[in-house]
Amino acid sequence: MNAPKSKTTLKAVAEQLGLTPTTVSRVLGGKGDQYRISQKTQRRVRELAAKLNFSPNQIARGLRLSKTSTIGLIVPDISNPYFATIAHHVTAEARRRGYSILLCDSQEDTRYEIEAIQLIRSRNVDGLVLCPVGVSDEHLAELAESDQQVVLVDRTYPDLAIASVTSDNVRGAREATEYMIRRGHKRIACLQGLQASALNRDRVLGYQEALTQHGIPIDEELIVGDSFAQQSGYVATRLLLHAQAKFTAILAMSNQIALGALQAVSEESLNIPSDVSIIAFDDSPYAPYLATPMTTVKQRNEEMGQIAVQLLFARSESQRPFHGLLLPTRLIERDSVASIRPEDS
Amino acid sequence: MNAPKSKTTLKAVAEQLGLTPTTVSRVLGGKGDQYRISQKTQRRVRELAAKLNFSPNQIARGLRLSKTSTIGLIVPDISNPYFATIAHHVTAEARRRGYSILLCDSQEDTRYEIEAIQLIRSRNVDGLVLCPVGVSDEHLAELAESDQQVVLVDRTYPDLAIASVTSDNVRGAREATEYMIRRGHKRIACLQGLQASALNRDRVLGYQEALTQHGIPIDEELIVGDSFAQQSGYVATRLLLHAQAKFTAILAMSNQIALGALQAVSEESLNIPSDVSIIAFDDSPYAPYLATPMTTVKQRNEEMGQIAVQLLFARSESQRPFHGLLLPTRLIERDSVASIRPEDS
DNA sequence: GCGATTAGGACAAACGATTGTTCCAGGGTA
DNA sequence: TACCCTGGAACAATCGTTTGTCCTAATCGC
Repeated sequence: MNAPKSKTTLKAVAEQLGLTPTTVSRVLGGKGDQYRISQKTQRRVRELAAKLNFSPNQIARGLRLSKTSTIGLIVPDISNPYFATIAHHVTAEARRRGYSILLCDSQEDTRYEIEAIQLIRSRNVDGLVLCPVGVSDEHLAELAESDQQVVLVDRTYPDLAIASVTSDNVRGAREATEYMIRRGHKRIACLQGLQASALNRDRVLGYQEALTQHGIPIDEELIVGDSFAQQSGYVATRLLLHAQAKFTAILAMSNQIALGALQAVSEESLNIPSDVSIIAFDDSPYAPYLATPMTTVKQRNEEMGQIAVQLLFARSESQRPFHGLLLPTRLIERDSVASIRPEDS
Repeated sequence: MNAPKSKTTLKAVAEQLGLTPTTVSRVLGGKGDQYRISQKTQRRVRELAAKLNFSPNQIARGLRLSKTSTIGLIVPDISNPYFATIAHHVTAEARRRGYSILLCDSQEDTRYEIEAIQLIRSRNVDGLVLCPVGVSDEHLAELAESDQQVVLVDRTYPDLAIASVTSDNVRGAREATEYMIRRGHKRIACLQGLQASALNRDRVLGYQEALTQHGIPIDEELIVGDSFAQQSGYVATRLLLHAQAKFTAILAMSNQIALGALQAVSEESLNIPSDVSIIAFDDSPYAPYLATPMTTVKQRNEEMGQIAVQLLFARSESQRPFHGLLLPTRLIERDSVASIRPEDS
């Protein structure tokens, strides 16, 4: 019932008390004593403000202070659990600090990403957490040169002076690949994501490093796919299954790709891991309950969101750009990788 | 390189041209002809604006127009795929109309939800899409009486004059229950969500209706749990398995609850569906690939997000409050429900 | 040649909050 | 009495846009 038809303004409160907005603002801003507003007046102001359920218009406040207490968040696809988890922790950490989140979903499209950046900047956000789509980086170079506070999450651009927090993708992929190699796999297919992205390059690099290190030749025909989406994993796996190239294992570079692979494997009535082994990037709450519980490379995406916001504040408080924070991954061992006899490979 | 250190303002553009902000504003606002600004001037303005990469300060604009082109979105948990999907479609539909999203995650806590509503309102959003936690509704009554445009998603409050879009939960639950009954199940456990919520009441009601309609007595001991979270499903299932009450099937009222049930069943080394059958609300991309592909009640949550935004605009354009839009659910039949002999029940 | 249009923009207020400065009255001091 | 100080609060500018109104030439009609 206290919800007013038209929002209470500072002026309205002041008029009802026979004061000016100045005085009311100072009292509510906690500067009453500093400006020698009498205790009696302060009490009256606070009481009426509470009664009218007054809360200052953040738009006007933002204009005056050029500070909006808002953080922009751009993700390629908020319905992807991976990004949703990051978003969850970004919002939580932001709220803890009294900040709100302006969310944009770039729909995995760089054009929308550029649009979103402009949109968000024209709203004068105090900081920006960006999970780039990862195809092009010209717009990011512009961003780096601007005065906008930015932290990149999930994908990093070594050439740009932008703070970032990502998984140690090279190592994650290498460990997963080595795990398979130790179990006797030599023909390991790599279902990669967007080829242009640094994220993908790192994971593929880790994969290749592991192979090379164990004296296994890299077969380009086993490196397939070109998107982090389910569709890509599906198509790549089906093509692979019908191609000459034989393989005993799959390393899927994202949860969605893994889902696509699962779909293809299931349609071909193959069995995991007896027919084909698999490890996927990104853990999922469903992973333990799959037909074959899936071994995964778990990223610390909860922390990523949180850390991203922390970096934003670290940067804005002291001018200490903190570059490329790398988070370790963890291999969660389940049952989707078979041990095979060396001669099988 | 056009990214300015300090944002270009309307005044700056005007000064460089020897004009006033008025003129520049009118030209860029498309009202040049209407106010008889010469074509030459209009061209000059547009050229410089483009060159300086000018875009109006949305904060100032919002203040002047008392319209922020922003929609508030409050969800209980953005990392839950169900809400993440809704959010995805809300943002997409909003973007299509030139609106941005201010996101809040209430963390399934009514206190945070109330905070979020205040926060969002103090930012003068033009509309609010709210997925309520569902415990209390006093704050929603206040909201209903205010001039704030609101659409409720996922949970509805029949007593309140607020537009909403939800699944036909009664029918969804009834159909799922009937499906099990047709397969010979009579002792069906109901893993409910938050008891206080209308959402849960509806689903439980549908469950009970189906039983009653088929002459099966309702056993209160089979209706367990009190949260939509995984933990609740887990605990409820374990307790149920160790209790006297025998049952052959489970109806889980959310994806998270189902996950908890899966966990419990797995820990008890039981088999789905031979030991226990299960149907879960909310479909998941993983559902087909589970140890036993799971039969689910699929909600049209993609459309929910989209429709929510559409309702918001329908309401704000013509004063036609559209009440309680109900979306049908669909039973996706997989393998998690066994047909049992009547005497087993 | 004189008033009336018209073209082309400028002026100034307003949105709501914040803040550096100023104003006023009363009390104490010299 | 003249002066200063201090408590208490008001004044007014400002953030960047938008918009109703007003101003000033030049042009037109007759």
